[in-house]
Amino acid sequence: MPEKPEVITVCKTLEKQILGKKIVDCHVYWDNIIVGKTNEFEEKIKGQTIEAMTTRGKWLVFFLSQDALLIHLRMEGRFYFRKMGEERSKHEHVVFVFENQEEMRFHDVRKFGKMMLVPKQDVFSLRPLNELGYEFDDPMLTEEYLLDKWQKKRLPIKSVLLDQSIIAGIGNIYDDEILFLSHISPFQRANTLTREEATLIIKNTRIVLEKAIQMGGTTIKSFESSEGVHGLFQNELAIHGRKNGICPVCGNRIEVTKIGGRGTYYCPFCQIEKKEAA
DNA sequence: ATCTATGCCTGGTGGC
DNA sequence: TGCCACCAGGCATAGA
Repeated sequence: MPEKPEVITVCKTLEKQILGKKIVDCHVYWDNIIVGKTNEFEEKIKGQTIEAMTTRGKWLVFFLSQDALLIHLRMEGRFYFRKMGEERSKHEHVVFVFENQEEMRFHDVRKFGKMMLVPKQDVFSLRPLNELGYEFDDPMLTEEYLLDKWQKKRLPIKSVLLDQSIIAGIGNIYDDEILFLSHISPFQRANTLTREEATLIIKNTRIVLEKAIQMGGTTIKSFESSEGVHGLFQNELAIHGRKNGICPVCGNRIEVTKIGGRGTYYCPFCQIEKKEAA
């Protein structure tokens, strides 16, 4: 499940392969992946060259000649490169054809991925990118900002860290890691967090995501940045996914539960929930 | 305004 | 072995 580090890894990998290339044809085989009209998408993208790439939250942003192409990998989206004419697998739902007859194919078993075209000049000030909160490394991400956003939120901090309109780019895995490193219970309600805890969360978000980016992301069953390109951060995960594991800090059993419908790993000894003041 | 439930999807898993 | 119900999970949307 790609989160910010994985999306950055995909972006860097793709840049080497497609920057400067012209899309001469495009075929969509699953309508729901396209936000808007499929045939308009196919027609509009034809003839445009990929001039630059970046990320915003978990979105990939491709700057084309006229438009910006936004792609969200959601759970299992990835890209494969094939020669024109090679058989299309049943999970390849969008095909971009380049001039040299090479194809970039969007592969997505679950069909949860999304893509759309947005006017290039306004891409950051229009939906969906304008609804995103700060990036993890944005200096504007401060304690004051978080305390203000959290003040009205009675949901568990685990859920609130997944809110892309506050901090963009955190997903279920790094969420657990950040809270574990911060010694904060995932159940703790966001509006009860202190300034010191906000400081810790900011610090650990930066530590975890930066290290994961350095290591090319986390390869957990469904992620590879491109065919055969795997990240290494899974070896660094302290808590997430360690079913029946022990806490690397205190040696007690790691607990697995559900918060807001998401699988959550935490150490009940290191991450103690503080009771709300009466 | 905030929060919860539902739908989108399919491969993998566990029960029988 | 085969069949089947159930589940994960980011995010938009509808409803409470």
